[in-house]
This record gives sequence, C-alpha cells and structure tokens, in this order.
Amino acid sequence: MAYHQCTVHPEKVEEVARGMQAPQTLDRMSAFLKVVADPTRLRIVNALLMGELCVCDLAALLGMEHSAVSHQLAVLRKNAVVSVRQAGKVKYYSLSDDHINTVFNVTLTHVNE
Amino acid sequence: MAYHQCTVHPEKVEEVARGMQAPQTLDRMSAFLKVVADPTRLRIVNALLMGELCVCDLAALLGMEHSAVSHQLAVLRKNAVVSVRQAGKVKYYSLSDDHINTVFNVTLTHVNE
DNA sequence: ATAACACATGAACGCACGTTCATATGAACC
DNA sequence: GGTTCATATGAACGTGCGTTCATGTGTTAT
Repeated sequence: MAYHQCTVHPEKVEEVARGMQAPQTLDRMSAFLKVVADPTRLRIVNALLMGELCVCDLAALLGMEHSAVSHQLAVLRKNAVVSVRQAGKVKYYSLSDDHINTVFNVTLTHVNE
Repeated sequence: MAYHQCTVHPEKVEEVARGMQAPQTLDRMSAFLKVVADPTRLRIVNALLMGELCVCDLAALLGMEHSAVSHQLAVLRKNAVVSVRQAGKVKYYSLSDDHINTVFNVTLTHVNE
C-alpha cells in the first residue's frame, strides 16, 4: 500500500523550519561529527588530549600500520581537528582546537550518564 | 619498500595508554557520534531542539518519505537520543537528553568559529 | 649523492550503512 | 469487524568510506 498524505500541521512545520540552521551549517556539523565518530580517529583524539605525539608513537599506541594512522591523520588535518609541528624527520600532532576537548568530554559524560 | 620498526618512545606511549578511556567507552562514544553525524538525523535533532514533533510533520519538514524518517527515528530511539509519546494514532518524538543539546551547540560554534 | 628513516599519498578491495520498495502492525472510527 | 490513517519493519540495492598494498616525498646522516 502506498503512503498517504497525512494530516500535517503547516504552521508548526513552518515555525520549526524558520528555526533550523542553514543547510551548509548542518553539512559542516555533520562532516565534523563524522570525522570524530570514527573509532580510530576518536582514539587518536583521546590520545592527543594528553599532549602531542608523533605518527610513530601513535601507530605503536593503536597497534596499527603507519599508513593507516597517516590516512586518518590526513582526514583530521583537512578538517582542522589536529595541527602538525615538524622537528627534523618527525612530525608531532596535537589538537588544534579546544572545542574538540569539549565535544569529547560531553560525549564521554553522555555515554556514562 | 616495507615499513620499518621506527624509534618509539615506550615510556611516553605507556603513559598515554594508561590515560586512555576504556575500549568499550570509546566504542559507545563512537556509536553515539555516528548516530548524530548522519545529515538526516542531525536535521531531526535540530528540529526537535524546538520541541516535540510527530513523524508526519518531520517528514513534511525534511521533504522525505515517512519510511525513511521512521528508520532514522528507530536508530535515534535505539541509541536513547529521542523519546516517544503516543497520543492516539500519532507518536510525538522529542530529545530524551540534555547532553545532545550541548553537543549540538558546541559543534555549531565549532564550525562557525 | 646515496642510503636509511619518518611520513604521505594513490589506487583498489570489501563492507557497513542509508535509501527505497514492499509489507506489516496498531489505533480509531464507521 | 473492516477500513482508513499513522507509523514501523524487512529486505534488497547502491554507495561512500576505512583498510591495505604499493609507491612517492622529504629529511638527516655518512
């Protein structure tokens, strides 16, 4: 059976529609949340909460290939979640923003409630 | 060329490893973030910030099929993001938690910085 | 300058996940 | 009880995305 046109409340819908964030804002929010939602990247963020780390140590910490870690770091970089500091051959990554800290902690308390 | 075992700093890695959240905690955090990272579900959350809505009005607001909305609401329900109140044939959805409000607003200010 | 090290990037494979179509449940009204 | 309305659920299809493998870039040291 096909779907019917149900009884909508147009005034209510329009009121809420006006209160909605702009589409491109929601897209950026969605993109950011997707970035930190990935388990591997969330573990990287968790680690970097305690200070900067090089790719090498991150790979050892997570028990992953350098390549995999580097790919995830590229995603985090392109979304301005982490920053890089180069010292010789080694690159040290750190969180570039304080909001990530907040999001992490609020999410943490939410799942622990 | 294959990857070499690079020069790790074991004491640093172990220190950070001790400070990491438990794996199941990170998994729950990841799962929650994935739920709200989806564009459609984020729009639903945005709408419900302004008060409860029925499936019918949500479908009209989002310009989607009832079925698609209902599927996403099921995901949000199973992850305790929304609650249902039934009034006759109609089911009204609302945010079940205040943390979601916080996560939404912090994320919003982050992408606007 | 050549080699070894630390990391980045490109491409391809595999799978999870959102959408869609179809069907099912459940409530209210006749 | 049968029909209509409001929502839920099942299954299959398509695609985006994370992983892996292979190769590339850049830096230091000899």
